[in-house]
Amino acid sequence: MKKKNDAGKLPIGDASRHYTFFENVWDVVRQIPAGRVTTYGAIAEYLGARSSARMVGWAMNQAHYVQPPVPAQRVVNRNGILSGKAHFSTPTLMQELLQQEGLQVENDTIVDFKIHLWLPVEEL
DNA sequence: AGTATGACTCATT
DNA sequence: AAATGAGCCATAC
Repeated sequence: MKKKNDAGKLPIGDASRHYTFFENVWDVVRQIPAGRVTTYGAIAEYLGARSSARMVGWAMNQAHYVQPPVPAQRVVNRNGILSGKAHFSTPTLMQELLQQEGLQVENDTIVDFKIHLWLPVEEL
């Protein structure tokens, strides 16, 4: 009974239906250690499609609705910029979360980003 | 059902 | 070095 189009605006609370790709993304993100960060491209690459970085972004968009929670603040773009901060409840939340984990953030960019970079393709 | 868009990235200009 | 085009593919309208 999952009509393909039911839900219309399905609050994704039901996300557990068959979002294989998305679930893989969330699974990887949840394994990022606190105080470390990774990129959309790195996740996409680990999942076998580097060029699908945009899909990782979409997955993160839905990450707010899934369980267990996904530490979305640990995913930034390849420059270490907090490109997704606008999607948090407040414009500064993403930065604050990262700072709580011991990272330095200046001008929406992670300081020494490369040093804290965590690559699933290498670590996982 | 077709078009537009996006929390991206890379190559080319 | 900055701007542009292209690939990617699921959602939204």
